[in-house]
Amino acid sequence: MTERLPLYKSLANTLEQRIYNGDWPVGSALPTEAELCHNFQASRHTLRHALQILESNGLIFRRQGAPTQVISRQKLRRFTQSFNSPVDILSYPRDTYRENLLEEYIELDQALSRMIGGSVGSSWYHIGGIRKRRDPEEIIAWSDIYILPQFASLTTDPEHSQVMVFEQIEKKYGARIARAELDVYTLGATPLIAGHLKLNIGDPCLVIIRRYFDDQDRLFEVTVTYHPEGKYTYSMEFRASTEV
Amino acid sequence: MTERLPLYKSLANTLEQRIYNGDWPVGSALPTEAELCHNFQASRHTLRHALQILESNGLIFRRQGAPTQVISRQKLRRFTQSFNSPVDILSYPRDTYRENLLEEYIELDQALSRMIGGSVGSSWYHIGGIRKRRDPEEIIAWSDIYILPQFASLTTDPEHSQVMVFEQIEKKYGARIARAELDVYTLGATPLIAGHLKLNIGDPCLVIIRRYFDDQDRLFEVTVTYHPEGKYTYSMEFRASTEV
DNA sequence: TAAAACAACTTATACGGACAACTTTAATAG
DNA sequence: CTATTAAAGTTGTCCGTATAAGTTGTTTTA
Repeated sequence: MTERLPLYKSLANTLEQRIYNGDWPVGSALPTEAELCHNFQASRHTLRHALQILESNGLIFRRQGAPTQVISRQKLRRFTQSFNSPVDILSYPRDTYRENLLEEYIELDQALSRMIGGSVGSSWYHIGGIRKRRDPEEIIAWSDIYILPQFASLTTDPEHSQVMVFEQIEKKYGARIARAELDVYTLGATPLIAGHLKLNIGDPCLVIIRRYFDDQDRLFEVTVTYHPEGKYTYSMEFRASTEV
Repeated sequence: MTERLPLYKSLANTLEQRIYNGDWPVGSALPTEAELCHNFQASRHTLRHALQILESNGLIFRRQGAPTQVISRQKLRRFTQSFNSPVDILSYPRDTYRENLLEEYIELDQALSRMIGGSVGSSWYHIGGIRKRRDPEEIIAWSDIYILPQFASLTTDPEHSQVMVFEQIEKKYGARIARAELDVYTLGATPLIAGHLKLNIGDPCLVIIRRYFDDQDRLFEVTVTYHPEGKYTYSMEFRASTEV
Protein backbone atom coordinates (compact mmCIF):
# COMPACT_ATOMS: atom_id res chain seq x y z
CA MET A 1 0.00 0.00 0.00
CA THR A 2 2.77 2.37 0.91
CA GLU A 3 4.44 2.21 -2.46
CA ARG A 4 7.57 4.27 -2.48
CA LEU A 5 7.48 7.02 -5.05
CA PRO A 6 10.55 7.66 -7.17
CA LEU A 7 12.18 10.96 -6.41
CA TYR A 8 11.27 12.54 -9.72
CA LYS A 9 7.60 11.75 -9.23
CA SER A 10 7.56 12.93 -5.67
CA LEU A 11 9.32 16.08 -6.84
CA ALA A 12 6.72 16.57 -9.56
CA ASN A 13 3.95 16.21 -7.02
CA THR A 14 5.58 18.70 -4.70
CA LEU A 15 6.05 21.26 -7.44
CA GLU A 16 2.52 20.73 -8.67
CA GLN A 17 1.19 21.26 -5.17
CA ARG A 18 3.18 24.41 -4.67
CA ILE A 19 2.00 25.83 -7.96
CA TYR A 20 -1.54 25.00 -6.95
CA ASN A 21 -0.97 26.72 -3.61
CA GLY A 22 0.09 29.82 -5.43
CA ASP A 23 3.71 29.84 -4.31
CA TRP A 24 4.52 30.57 -7.92
CA PRO A 25 1.52 32.32 -9.43
CA VAL A 26 0.38 31.82 -12.98
CA GLY A 27 2.38 34.07 -15.25
CA SER A 28 5.40 34.18 -13.01
CA ALA A 29 8.63 32.35 -13.59
CA LEU A 30 9.72 29.28 -11.71
CA PRO A 31 13.10 29.48 -9.99
CA THR A 32 15.95 28.36 -12.19
CA GLU A 33 16.77 24.70 -12.45
CA ALA A 34 19.93 25.29 -10.48
CA GLU A 35 18.02 26.86 -7.62
CA LEU A 36 15.40 24.14 -7.59
CA CYS A 37 18.09 21.48 -7.62
CA HIS A 38 19.67 23.10 -4.62
CA ASN A 39 16.41 23.63 -2.74
CA PHE A 40 15.19 20.10 -3.26
CA GLN A 41 18.57 18.43 -3.08
CA ALA A 42 18.11 16.66 -6.38
CA SER A 43 20.27 16.34 -9.44
CA ARG A 44 19.45 18.45 -12.42
CA HIS A 45 18.59 15.33 -14.32
CA THR A 46 15.98 14.27 -11.79
CA LEU A 47 14.59 17.75 -11.49
CA ARG A 48 14.20 18.03 -15.24
CA HIS A 49 12.37 14.73 -15.29
CA ALA A 50 9.92 16.23 -12.82
CA LEU A 51 9.61 19.43 -14.83
CA GLN A 52 8.88 17.38 -17.92
CA ILE A 53 5.91 15.88 -16.14
CA LEU A 54 4.63 19.29 -15.15
CA GLU A 55 5.10 20.44 -18.71
CA SER A 56 3.17 17.54 -20.19
CA ASN A 57 0.42 18.23 -17.69
CA GLY A 58 0.19 21.76 -18.98
CA LEU A 59 1.34 23.49 -15.83
CA ILE A 60 4.51 25.09 -17.11
CA PHE A 61 5.98 26.30 -20.37
CA ARG A 62 9.65 25.85 -21.10
CA ARG A 63 11.80 27.57 -23.66
CA GLN A 64 15.50 27.22 -24.07
CA GLY A 65 17.30 30.18 -22.65
CA ALA A 66 14.29 31.69 -20.92
CA PRO A 67 13.02 31.06 -17.43
CA THR A 68 10.31 28.43 -17.06
CA GLN A 69 6.88 30.03 -16.86
CA VAL A 70 3.91 28.90 -14.84
CA ILE A 71 0.95 28.83 -17.19
CA SER A 72 -1.70 27.03 -15.19
CA ARG A 73 -2.50 26.50 -11.56
CA GLN A 74 -4.26 23.26 -12.19
CA LYS A 75 -3.31 20.15 -14.08
CA LEU A 76 -5.51 20.05 -17.11
CA ARG A 77 -7.52 16.92 -17.44
CA ARG A 78 -7.13 15.50 -20.85
CA PHE A 79 -9.76 13.25 -22.25
CA THR A 80 -8.49 11.54 -25.31
CA GLN A 81 -9.79 9.53 -28.14
CA SER A 82 -7.14 7.56 -29.92
CA PHE A 83 -7.32 6.51 -33.49
CA ASN A 84 -4.99 4.74 -35.78
CA SER A 85 -6.70 6.70 -38.46
CA PRO A 86 -9.18 9.51 -38.16
CA VAL A 87 -11.50 7.30 -40.13
CA ASP A 88 -12.83 6.25 -36.77
CA ILE A 89 -14.15 9.69 -36.05
CA LEU A 90 -17.14 8.48 -37.95
CA SER A 91 -17.12 4.79 -38.38
CA TYR A 92 -19.73 2.74 -40.09
CA PRO A 93 -20.24 -0.97 -39.77
CA ARG A 94 -18.18 -3.05 -42.15
CA ASP A 95 -21.18 -4.31 -44.06
CA THR A 96 -22.12 -0.93 -45.42
CA TYR A 97 -21.06 0.71 -48.63
CA ARG A 98 -21.34 4.03 -50.38
CA GLU A 99 -23.02 4.68 -53.70
CA ASN A 100 -22.16 7.97 -55.37
CA LEU A 101 -25.09 9.50 -57.18
CA LEU A 102 -23.88 12.98 -57.92
CA GLU A 103 -20.62 14.70 -58.80
CA GLU A 104 -20.27 18.36 -59.65
CA TYR A 105 -18.21 21.50 -59.24
CA ILE A 106 -19.93 24.11 -57.15
CA GLU A 107 -19.38 27.54 -55.68
CA LEU A 108 -20.46 28.19 -52.13
CA ASP A 109 -23.48 30.38 -51.64
CA GLN A 110 -24.26 32.00 -48.33
CA ALA A 111 -26.17 29.08 -46.87
CA LEU A 112 -23.65 26.44 -47.89
CA SER A 113 -20.80 28.59 -46.68
CA ARG A 114 -22.35 28.88 -43.25
CA MET A 115 -22.88 25.18 -43.08
CA ILE A 116 -19.58 23.84 -44.33
CA GLY A 117 -17.35 26.69 -43.29
CA GLY A 118 -15.60 27.72 -46.51
CA SER A 119 -15.81 31.30 -47.74
CA VAL A 120 -18.63 32.45 -50.00
CA GLY A 121 -17.77 32.03 -53.65
CA SER A 122 -14.99 29.51 -53.14
CA SER A 123 -14.94 26.50 -55.46
CA TRP A 124 -15.44 22.96 -54.30
CA TYR A 125 -16.04 19.56 -55.78
CA HIS A 126 -19.21 18.02 -54.49
CA ILE A 127 -19.89 14.30 -54.26
CA GLY A 128 -23.33 13.23 -53.14
CA GLY A 129 -24.28 9.69 -52.35
CA ILE A 130 -26.03 7.30 -50.08
CA ARG A 131 -24.69 4.73 -47.70
CA LYS A 132 -26.48 1.42 -47.63
CA ARG A 133 -26.44 -1.66 -45.53
CA ARG A 134 -26.46 -5.01 -47.27
CA ASP A 135 -28.21 -7.73 -45.41
CA PRO A 136 -31.42 -6.05 -44.62
CA GLU A 137 -31.05 -3.74 -47.62
CA GLU A 138 -31.62 -0.29 -46.18
CA ILE A 139 -30.41 3.25 -46.44
CA ILE A 140 -28.18 4.34 -43.59
CA ALA A 141 -27.40 7.85 -44.65
CA TRP A 142 -27.19 10.48 -47.33
CA SER A 143 -23.79 12.12 -47.47
CA ASP A 144 -22.46 15.23 -49.13
CA ILE A 145 -18.71 15.34 -49.48
CA TYR A 146 -17.05 18.63 -50.39
CA ILE A 147 -13.40 18.57 -51.35
CA LEU A 148 -11.03 21.07 -52.91
CA PRO A 149 -11.26 20.96 -56.72
CA GLN A 150 -7.67 19.76 -57.08
CA PHE A 151 -8.62 16.54 -55.34
CA ALA A 152 -11.52 15.84 -57.69
CA SER A 153 -9.58 13.32 -59.75
CA LEU A 154 -9.60 10.75 -57.00
CA THR A 155 -13.19 9.83 -57.69
CA THR A 156 -11.89 7.98 -60.72
CA ASP A 157 -9.95 5.69 -58.44
CA PRO A 158 -11.50 2.23 -58.60
CA GLU A 159 -11.40 1.70 -54.86
CA HIS A 160 -12.89 5.10 -54.34
CA SER A 161 -16.20 4.06 -52.94
CA GLN A 162 -14.63 1.58 -50.55
CA VAL A 163 -12.30 3.94 -48.76
CA MET A 164 -13.02 7.11 -46.87
CA VAL A 165 -12.27 10.15 -48.96
CA PHE A 166 -9.76 11.82 -46.66
CA GLU A 167 -7.78 8.62 -46.51
CA GLN A 168 -7.40 8.80 -50.25
CA ILE A 169 -6.47 12.46 -50.08
CA GLU A 170 -3.92 11.72 -47.42
CA LYS A 171 -2.45 8.90 -49.45
CA LYS A 172 -2.42 10.54 -52.85
CA TYR A 173 -1.77 14.17 -52.05
CA GLY A 174 0.08 13.98 -48.78
CA ALA A 175 -2.23 16.42 -47.03
CA ARG A 176 -2.49 15.32 -43.46
CA ILE A 177 -5.31 16.03 -41.11
CA ALA A 178 -4.09 18.12 -38.24
CA ARG A 179 -7.44 19.15 -36.87
CA ALA A 180 -11.02 18.08 -37.25
CA GLU A 181 -14.23 19.79 -36.26
CA LEU A 182 -17.42 17.95 -35.61
CA ASP A 183 -20.93 19.37 -35.39
CA VAL A 184 -23.95 17.27 -34.60
CA TYR A 185 -27.53 18.39 -34.60
CA THR A 186 -30.98 17.24 -35.57
CA LEU A 187 -33.16 18.45 -38.42
CA GLY A 188 -36.56 17.73 -39.83
CA ALA A 189 -36.07 16.28 -43.31
CA THR A 190 -36.22 18.90 -46.05
CA PRO A 191 -37.92 17.92 -49.30
CA LEU A 192 -34.52 17.26 -50.85
CA ILE A 193 -33.26 15.09 -48.00
CA ALA A 194 -36.59 13.35 -47.68
CA GLY A 195 -36.35 12.42 -51.32
CA HIS A 196 -32.84 11.06 -50.99
CA LEU A 197 -33.61 9.03 -47.90
CA LYS A 198 -37.14 8.02 -48.85
CA LEU A 199 -38.62 9.75 -45.81
CA ASN A 200 -41.51 12.03 -45.16
CA ILE A 201 -40.83 15.73 -44.96
CA GLY A 202 -40.14 16.69 -41.37
CA ASP A 203 -38.99 13.26 -40.27
CA PRO A 204 -36.11 13.49 -37.79
CA CYS A 205 -32.62 13.39 -39.24
CA LEU A 206 -29.30 13.28 -37.43
CA VAL A 207 -26.92 15.66 -39.17
CA ILE A 208 -23.19 15.27 -38.70
CA ILE A 209 -20.79 17.78 -40.18
CA ARG A 210 -17.10 17.07 -40.18
CA ARG A 211 -14.50 19.59 -41.26
CA TYR A 212 -10.93 18.54 -41.87
CA PHE A 213 -8.02 20.94 -41.70
CA ASP A 214 -4.42 20.38 -42.76
CA ASP A 215 -1.34 21.43 -40.85
CA GLN A 216 -1.63 24.95 -42.25
CA ASP A 217 -5.13 25.02 -40.81
CA ARG A 218 -6.60 25.11 -44.30
CA LEU A 219 -9.97 23.49 -44.70
CA PHE A 220 -9.69 20.79 -47.35
CA GLU A 221 -12.64 18.52 -46.86
CA VAL A 222 -16.10 18.78 -45.40
CA THR A 223 -18.54 15.96 -45.05
CA VAL A 224 -22.20 16.30 -44.19
CA THR A 225 -24.19 13.19 -43.43
CA TYR A 226 -27.91 12.86 -42.84
CA HIS A 227 -29.13 9.84 -40.91
CA PRO A 228 -32.77 8.85 -40.55
CA GLU A 229 -34.08 8.12 -37.09
CA GLY A 230 -33.01 4.77 -35.73
CA LYS A 231 -30.44 4.08 -38.42
CA TYR A 232 -27.35 5.39 -36.77
CA THR A 233 -26.00 6.26 -33.36
CA TYR A 234 -22.87 8.28 -33.09
CA SER A 235 -20.81 6.82 -30.26
CA MET A 236 -17.56 7.80 -28.76
CA GLU A 237 -15.51 7.13 -25.71
CA PHE A 238 -13.20 9.37 -23.77
CA ARG A 239 -10.57 8.38 -21.31
CA ALA A 240 -8.88 10.52 -18.75
CA SER A 241 -5.25 10.60 -19.70
CA THR A 242 -2.91 8.40 -17.77
CA GLU A 243 -0.18 10.00 -15.78
CA VAL A 244 3.05 10.49 -17.62
CA MET B 1 15.66 25.10 -43.59
CA THR B 2 18.17 22.42 -42.79
CA GLU B 3 17.56 22.54 -39.09
CA ARG B 4 19.89 20.23 -37.29
CA LEU B 5 18.07 17.55 -35.40
CA PRO B 6 19.20 16.71 -31.88
CA LEU B 7 20.71 13.29 -31.60
CA TYR B 8 17.87 11.88 -29.53
CA LYS B 9 15.31 12.95 -32.11
CA SER B 10 17.30 11.67 -35.01
CA LEU B 11 17.75 8.44 -33.12
CA ALA B 12 14.02 8.22 -32.49
CA ASN B 13 13.36 8.75 -36.19
CA THR B 14 15.84 6.07 -37.16
CA LEU B 15 14.39 3.55 -34.77
CA GLU B 16 10.87 4.41 -35.85
CA GLN B 17 11.83 3.92 -39.48
CA ARG B 18 13.47 0.58 -38.80
CA ILE B 19 10.46 -0.66 -36.91
CA TYR B 20 8.30 0.45 -39.80
CA ASN B 21 10.61 -1.37 -42.20
CA GLY B 22 10.09 -4.52 -40.20
CA ASP B 23 13.66 -4.86 -38.95
CA TRP B 24 12.09 -5.60 -35.59
CA PRO B 25 8.66 -7.05 -36.23
CA VAL B 26 5.67 -6.37 -34.04
CA GLY B 27 5.73 -8.73 -31.09
CA SER B 28 9.48 -9.14 -31.10
CA ALA B 29 11.87 -7.58 -28.66
CA LEU B 30 14.09 -4.66 -29.41
CA PRO B 31 17.82 -5.16 -28.78
CA THR B 32 18.85 -4.24 -25.27
CA GLU B 33 19.65 -0.66 -24.46
CA ALA B 34 23.30 -1.57 -24.13
CA GLU B 35 23.38 -3.05 -27.64
CA LEU B 36 21.53 -0.10 -29.14
CA CYS B 37 23.87 2.32 -27.41
CA HIS B 38 26.81 0.50 -28.91
CA ASN B 39 25.27 0.22 -32.39
CA PHE B 40 24.29 3.85 -32.59
CA GLN B 41 27.22 5.22 -30.64
CA ALA B 42 25.01 7.08 -28.23
CA SER B 43 24.95 7.29 -24.48
CA ARG B 44 22.33 5.33 -22.64
CA HIS B 45 20.78 8.57 -21.54
CA THR B 46 20.28 9.78 -25.11
CA LEU B 47 19.06 6.42 -26.28
CA ARG B 48 16.49 6.26 -23.52
CA HIS B 49 15.26 9.71 -24.48
CA ALA B 50 14.65 8.37 -27.97
CA LEU B 51 12.95 5.25 -26.64
CA GLN B 52 10.68 7.41 -24.53
CA ILE B 53 9.49 9.12 -27.70
CA LEU B 54 8.79 5.79 -29.36
CA GLU B 55 6.94 4.70 -26.25
CA SER B 56 4.77 7.77 -26.13
CA ASN B 57 4.00 7.26 -29.79
CA GLY B 58 2.75 3.80 -29.02
CA LEU B 59 5.44 1.92 -30.93
CA ILE B 60 7.07 0.08 -28.05
CA PHE B 61 6.19 -1.19 -24.62
CA ARG B 62 8.71 -1.05 -21.81
CA ARG B 63 8.75 -2.90 -18.55
CA GLN B 64 11.45 -2.83 -15.95
CA GLY B 65 13.55 -5.94 -16.14
CA ALA B 66 12.06 -7.23 -19.37
CA PRO B 67 13.18 -6.57 -22.92
CA THR B 68 11.44 -3.75 -24.75
CA GLN B 69 8.69 -5.05 -27.01
CA VAL B 70 7.62 -3.73 -30.36
CA ILE B 71 3.87 -3.35 -30.23
CA SER B 72 3.08 -1.38 -33.37
CA ARG B 73 4.66 -0.87 -36.74
CA GLN B 74 3.12 2.52 -37.15
CA LYS B 75 2.94 5.54 -34.94
CA LEU B 76 -0.63 5.79 -33.81
CA ARG B 77 -2.33 9.04 -34.59
CA ARG B 78 -3.92 10.42 -31.52
CA PHE B 79 -6.71 12.88 -31.77
CA THR B 80 -7.29 14.54 -28.50
CA GLN B 81 -9.84 16.72 -26.90
CA SER B 82 -8.59 18.54 -23.88
CA PHE B 83 -10.74 19.77 -21.08
CA ASN B 84 -10.01 21.48 -17.86
CA SER B 85 -13.05 19.71 -16.62
CA PRO B 86 -15.12 17.06 -18.28
CA VAL B 87 -17.95 19.53 -17.95
CA ASP B 88 -16.99 20.60 -21.41
CA ILE B 89 -17.94 17.27 -22.86
CA LEU B 90 -21.35 18.82 -23.00
CA SER B 91 -21.21 22.51 -22.53
CA TYR B 92 -24.09 24.88 -22.57
CA PRO B 93 -23.95 28.61 -22.99
CA ARG B 94 -23.45 30.58 -19.80
CA ASP B 95 -26.84 32.20 -19.94
CA THR B 96 -28.72 28.96 -19.49
CA TYR B 97 -29.87 27.33 -16.30
CA ARG B 98 -31.42 24.12 -15.16
CA GLU B 99 -34.75 23.73 -13.42
CA ASN B 100 -35.35 20.42 -11.67
CA LEU B 101 -38.93 19.25 -11.92
CA LEU B 102 -38.71 15.69 -10.74
CA GLU B 103 -36.76 13.66 -8.23
CA GLU B 104 -37.33 10.01 -7.46
CA TYR B 105 -35.75 6.67 -6.71
CA ILE B 106 -36.21 4.17 -9.50
CA GLU B 107 -35.28 0.66 -10.50
CA LEU B 108 -34.16 0.03 -14.04
CA ASP B 109 -36.58 -1.83 -16.27
CA GLN B 110 -35.46 -3.47 -19.48
CA ALA B 111 -35.85 -0.41 -21.65
CA LEU B 112 -34.12 1.97 -19.27
CA SER B 113 -31.36 -0.51 -18.70
CA ARG B 114 -30.68 -0.74 -22.40
CA MET B 115 -30.61 3.00 -22.72
CA ILE B 116 -28.53 4.03 -19.76
CA GLY B 117 -26.40 0.92 -19.41
CA GLY B 118 -26.95 -0.20 -15.81
CA SER B 119 -28.19 -3.69 -15.07
CA VAL B 120 -31.90 -4.46 -14.87
CA GLY B 121 -33.28 -4.03 -11.37
CA SER B 122 -30.45 -1.84 -10.10
CA SER B 123 -31.43 1.22 -8.08
CA TRP B 124 -30.82 4.78 -9.20
CA TYR B 125 -31.80 8.24 -8.21
CA HIS B 126 -33.47 10.09 -11.04
CA ILE B 127 -33.52 13.83 -11.48
CA GLY B 128 -35.57 15.22 -14.33
CA GLY B 129 -35.51 18.83 -15.39
CA ILE B 130 -35.37 21.32 -18.19
CA ARG B 131 -32.65 23.66 -19.27
CA LYS B 132 -33.75 27.13 -20.25
CA ARG B 133 -32.20 30.13 -21.85
CA ARG B 134 -32.91 33.52 -20.33
CA ASP B 135 -32.98 36.35 -22.75
CA PRO B 136 -35.28 34.98 -25.30
CA GLU B 137 -36.93 32.74 -22.73
CA GLU B 138 -36.91 29.30 -24.35
CA ILE B 139 -36.44 25.68 -23.55
CA ILE B 140 -33.09 24.29 -24.62
CA ALA B 141 -33.41 20.75 -23.43
CA TRP B 142 -35.04 18.18 -21.22
CA SER B 143 -32.54 16.21 -19.20
CA ASP B 144 -32.73 13.03 -17.18
CA ILE B 145 -29.91 12.53 -14.74
CA TYR B 146 -29.42 9.13 -13.16
CA ILE B 147 -27.00 8.83 -10.27
CA LEU B 148 -26.24 6.15 -7.74
CA PRO B 149 -28.62 6.38 -4.75
CA GLN B 150 -25.78 7.19 -2.36
CA PHE B 151 -25.22 10.46 -4.19
CA ALA B 152 -28.85 11.52 -3.92
CA SER B 153 -28.23 13.90 -1.04
CA LEU B 154 -26.39 16.38 -3.19
CA THR B 155 -29.59 17.68 -4.67
CA THR B 156 -30.10 19.45 -1.36
CA ASP B 157 -26.98 21.47 -2.00
CA PRO B 158 -27.99 25.07 -2.68
CA GLU B 159 -25.67 25.46 -5.62
CA HIS B 160 -26.93 22.22 -7.03
CA SER B 161 -28.70 23.58 -10.08
CA GLN B 162 -25.78 25.80 -11.03
CA VAL B 163 -23.11 23.15 -11.23
CA MET B 164 -22.94 20.02 -13.31
CA VAL B 165 -23.84 16.98 -11.29
CA PHE B 166 -20.67 14.99 -11.79
CA GLU B 167 -18.65 17.97 -10.67
CA GLN B 168 -20.51 17.86 -7.39
CA ILE B 169 -20.03 14.13 -7.13
CA GLU B 170 -16.34 14.52 -7.78
CA LYS B 171 -16.03 17.21 -5.19
CA LYS B 172 -18.14 15.70 -2.44
CA TYR B 173 -17.51 12.00 -2.85
CA GLY B 174 -14.12 11.91 -4.47
CA ALA B 175 -15.21 9.66 -7.29
CA ARG B 176 -13.26 10.69 -10.33
CA ILE B 177 -14.29 10.20 -13.89
CA ALA B 178 -11.85 7.89 -15.61
CA ARG B 179 -13.89 7.18 -18.69
CA ALA B 180 -16.92 8.63 -20.40
CA GLU B 181 -19.12 7.22 -23.10
CA LEU B 182 -21.15 9.35 -25.41
CA ASP B 183 -24.01 8.31 -27.66
CA VAL B 184 -25.78 10.70 -29.97
CA TYR B 185 -28.81 9.97 -32.07
CA THR B 186 -32.07 11.48 -33.22
CA LEU B 187 -35.57 10.60 -32.19
CA GLY B 188 -39.09 11.70 -32.97
CA ALA B 189 -40.54 13.20 -29.82
CA THR B 190 -42.51 10.70 -27.76
CA PRO B 191 -45.64 11.97 -26.04
CA LEU B 192 -43.71 12.30 -22.80
CA ILE B 193 -40.84 14.25 -24.34
CA ALA B 194 -43.17 16.32 -26.44
CA GLY B 195 -44.98 17.30 -23.26
CA HIS B 196 -41.80 18.30 -21.49
CA LEU B 197 -40.45 20.31 -24.39
CA LYS B 198 -43.77 21.69 -25.62
CA LEU B 199 -43.37 20.03 -29.00
CA ASN B 200 -45.59 18.04 -31.27
CA ILE B 201 -45.28 14.30 -31.18
CA GLY B 202 -42.76 13.15 -33.75
CA ASP B 203 -40.84 16.42 -33.86
CA PRO B 204 -37.11 15.82 -34.24
CA CYS B 205 -35.08 15.60 -31.05
CA LEU B 206 -31.37 15.29 -30.60
CA VAL B 207 -30.67 12.74 -27.89
CA ILE B 208 -27.33 12.73 -26.12
CA ILE B 209 -26.49 10.04 -23.62
CA ARG B 210 -23.43 10.37 -21.47
CA ARG B 211 -22.21 7.63 -19.18
CA TYR B 212 -19.53 8.31 -16.60
CA PHE B 213 -17.32 5.62 -15.14
CA ASP B 214 -14.96 5.83 -12.19
CA ASP B 215 -11.47 4.42 -12.04
CA GLN B 216 -12.85 0.97 -11.20
CA ASP B 217 -14.90 1.23 -14.38
CA ARG B 218 -18.10 1.39 -12.36
CA LEU B 219 -20.90 3.38 -13.89
CA PHE B 220 -21.93 6.11 -11.47
CA GLU B 221 -23.81 8.67 -13.50
CA VAL B 222 -25.81 8.72 -16.69
CA THR B 223 -27.30 11.76 -18.28
CA VAL B 224 -29.80 11.77 -21.10
CA THR B 225 -30.66 15.05 -22.77
CA TYR B 226 -33.30 15.75 -25.39
CA HIS B 227 -32.88 18.82 -27.56
CA PRO B 228 -35.51 20.18 -29.92
CA GLU B 229 -34.52 20.93 -33.47
CA GLY B 230 -32.53 24.12 -33.87
CA LYS B 231 -31.92 24.63 -30.15
CA TYR B 232 -28.60 22.93 -29.77
CA THR B 233 -25.63 21.81 -31.81
CA TYR B 234 -23.14 19.48 -30.31
CA SER B 235 -19.69 20.61 -31.38
CA MET B 236 -16.28 19.26 -30.77
CA GLU B 237 -12.79 19.60 -32.06
CA PHE B 238 -10.02 17.10 -32.39
CA ARG B 239 -6.38 17.74 -32.83
CA ALA B 240 -3.74 15.38 -34.02
CA SER B 241 -1.33 15.02 -31.18
CA THR B 242 1.82 17.05 -31.34
CA GLU B 243 5.11 15.27 -31.44
CA VAL B 244 6.67 14.65 -28.10
C1' DT C 1 18.56 57.67 -31.64
C1' DA C 2 18.86 53.14 -33.44
C1' DA C 3 21.23 49.19 -34.53
C1' DA C 4 24.74 45.92 -33.51
C1' DA C 5 27.73 43.49 -30.42
C1' DC C 6 28.50 41.64 -26.11
C1' DA C 7 27.93 39.44 -21.56
C1' DA C 8 25.33 37.07 -18.24
C1' DC C 9 22.06 33.84 -17.47
C1' DT C 10 18.97 29.98 -18.49
C1' DT C 11 17.52 25.88 -20.53
C1' DA C 12 18.72 21.94 -23.95
C1' DT C 13 21.65 18.31 -25.26
C1' DA C 14 24.93 14.78 -24.34
C1' DC C 15 28.32 12.06 -22.02
C1' DG C 16 29.56 8.86 -18.15
C1' DG C 17 28.88 5.87 -14.03
C1' DA C 18 26.54 3.50 -10.16
C1' DC C 19 23.01 1.09 -7.96
C1' DA C 20 18.07 -0.51 -7.48
C1' DA C 21 14.21 -3.10 -9.01
C1' DC C 22 12.24 -6.28 -11.78
C1' DT C 23 12.09 -10.38 -15.10
C1' DT C 24 13.62 -14.45 -16.87
C1' DT C 25 16.23 -18.46 -16.88
C1' DA C 26 18.84 -21.88 -14.66
C1' DA C 27 20.00 -24.40 -10.76
C1' DT C 28 18.57 -26.52 -6.55
C1' DA C 29 15.80 -28.79 -3.00
C1' DG C 30 11.86 -31.29 -1.72
C1' DC D 1 8.12 -33.55 -11.31
C1' DT D 2 7.17 -29.33 -8.77
C1' DA D 3 8.22 -25.60 -6.11
C1' DT D 4 11.77 -22.74 -4.38
C1' DT D 5 16.02 -20.36 -4.70
C1' DA D 6 19.83 -18.31 -7.00
C1' DA D 7 21.99 -15.98 -10.69
C1' DA D 8 22.24 -13.40 -14.72
C1' DG D 9 20.38 -10.02 -17.53
C1' DT D 10 17.55 -5.87 -18.45
C1' DT D 11 15.27 -1.69 -17.55
C1' DG D 12 14.46 2.14 -13.95
C1' DT D 13 16.30 5.64 -11.03
C1' DC D 14 19.72 8.92 -9.70
C1' DC D 15 23.95 11.27 -9.45
C1' DG D 16 27.69 14.18 -11.63
C1' DT D 17 29.85 17.01 -15.37
C1' DA D 18 30.44 19.51 -19.64
C1' DT D 19 29.12 22.02 -23.67
C1' DA D 20 25.68 24.05 -26.93
C1' DA D 21 21.99 27.01 -27.90
C1' DG D 22 18.71 30.35 -26.93
C1' DT D 23 17.06 34.71 -24.28
C1' DT D 24 17.53 39.03 -22.18
C1' DG D 25 19.43 43.16 -20.79
C1' DT D 26 23.51 46.14 -21.22
C1' DT D 27 27.01 48.26 -23.56
C1' DT D 28 29.05 49.81 -27.55
C1' DT D 29 29.08 51.66 -32.10
C1' DA D 30 27.44 54.00 -36.16
